[in-house]
Amino acid sequence: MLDIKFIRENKDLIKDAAKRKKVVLDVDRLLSLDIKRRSLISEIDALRYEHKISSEKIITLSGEKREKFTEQLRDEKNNLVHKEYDLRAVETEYNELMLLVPNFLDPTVPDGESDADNKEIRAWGEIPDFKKIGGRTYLEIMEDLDMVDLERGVKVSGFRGYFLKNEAAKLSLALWQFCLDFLAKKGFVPMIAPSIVKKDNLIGTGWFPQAEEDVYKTQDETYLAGTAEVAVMGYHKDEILSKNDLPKKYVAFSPCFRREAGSYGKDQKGLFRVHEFFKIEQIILCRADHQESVRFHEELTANSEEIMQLLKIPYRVVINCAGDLGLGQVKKYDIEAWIPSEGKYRETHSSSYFHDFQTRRLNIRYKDEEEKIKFAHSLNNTAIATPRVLEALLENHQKPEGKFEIPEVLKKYM
RNA sequence: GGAGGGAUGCCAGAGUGGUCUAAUGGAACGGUUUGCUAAACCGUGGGGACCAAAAGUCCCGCGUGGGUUCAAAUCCCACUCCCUCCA
Repeated sequence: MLDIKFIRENKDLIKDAAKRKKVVLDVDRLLSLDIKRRSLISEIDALRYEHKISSEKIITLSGEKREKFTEQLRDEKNNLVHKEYDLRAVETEYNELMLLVPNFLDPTVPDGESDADNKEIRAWGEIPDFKKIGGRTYLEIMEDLDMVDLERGVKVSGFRGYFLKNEAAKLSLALWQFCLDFLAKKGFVPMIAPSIVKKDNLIGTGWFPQAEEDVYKTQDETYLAGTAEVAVMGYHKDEILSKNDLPKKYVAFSPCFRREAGSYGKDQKGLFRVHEFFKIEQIILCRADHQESVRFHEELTANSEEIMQLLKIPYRVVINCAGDLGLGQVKKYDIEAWIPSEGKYRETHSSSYFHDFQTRRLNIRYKDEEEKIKFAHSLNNTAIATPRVLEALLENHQKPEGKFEIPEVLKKYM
């Protein structure tokens, strides 16, 4: 959500952002509703005031005079109710449109249609010769060492189901612990966050209404979140933090659920795209300052890069093009791990900042140095996502003799 | 599963249809005073409309959402959460 005052004054910026992000939105319609809405509010406020004043007079009257005056008050009230009805209709449409207004883009964001147009900004690590290191896909390695059972996974869980077994189970736990420890040492508060969340958190983080079809709904009107970002952002909903509370840094573990609607053809076999996975997510709330957002965005990205480096997985960082950005994201970097069997990089991390887009929807504010109340800024980035990362980890660390070696940093956790 | 009681501002707590413009106390923040600290005194508190802005005026906010009424913290309905007791 953006400030309506900002939208009013930066109409063209919003139109441009909508166009580049491929969002269908009638900005002019929104602005005309805004004008109607405000004029009705003014009118209603004035009518309420008059009505209140006249209502108080009634106490001094009695008998027939009182009857007559009550009649008059009833008419006044009727008029007011009609106006309020009009306002409600205007506001319903206004609110719907407001949820579709995209955040503007950082000037460094390139144009583009999809993830194919994302631009590499740096790469790390030496790309191994796939044939020389063993030439086997992660599924071949895992099946050979009895680390995965996809058939029974599908039997039990349905399409995209899986069981991780033996070393894969241990490896997952080790990765989680390593990442949680690593970020806790950097001052992030470790959390285990709920995956079952109420709708307002999904609207608040900007997942709804846009990505509603990708989220599982329960029979209790709750939802299964696709990331801990949703719950952790909801953690401070409706709060006013003090200036000393910021920045808030959290590292949260949670199971994640995604319907993967609209991706039926993609990655059908394996662990890269599954309905149920586990993720450790970094979340930051900071002061409402662009420079600060940028600084923390780089920091979050650097943290994940450090994790990849310690795991010795070759990767590259791309800056996402406008068409690949969510409604609320001002700028996003993806970290893509090198997948030897596919001979290309694939996304394992996603690092974004939102300015006050999420906090405005979630009503997360703070008092600044001048005791002014402002919406905080928010950011998030993946720390590690399993089982997805296993693909890169196993393939890059395989040995010709059919084994694989785990990175040094994980050894103490296994 | 059943029966009661409750939810008021940052906290405690009064208010059961019309001067509630939500009393009072405490905390916090800002200010005055002060050599410094404490105390004392004054002020402030969330959202919104009008306004270039400030000032100011007004509207909304007593768990949430509806309703009754000229008028609702107060009455009615539904929901959420908390507490007590019974099984």
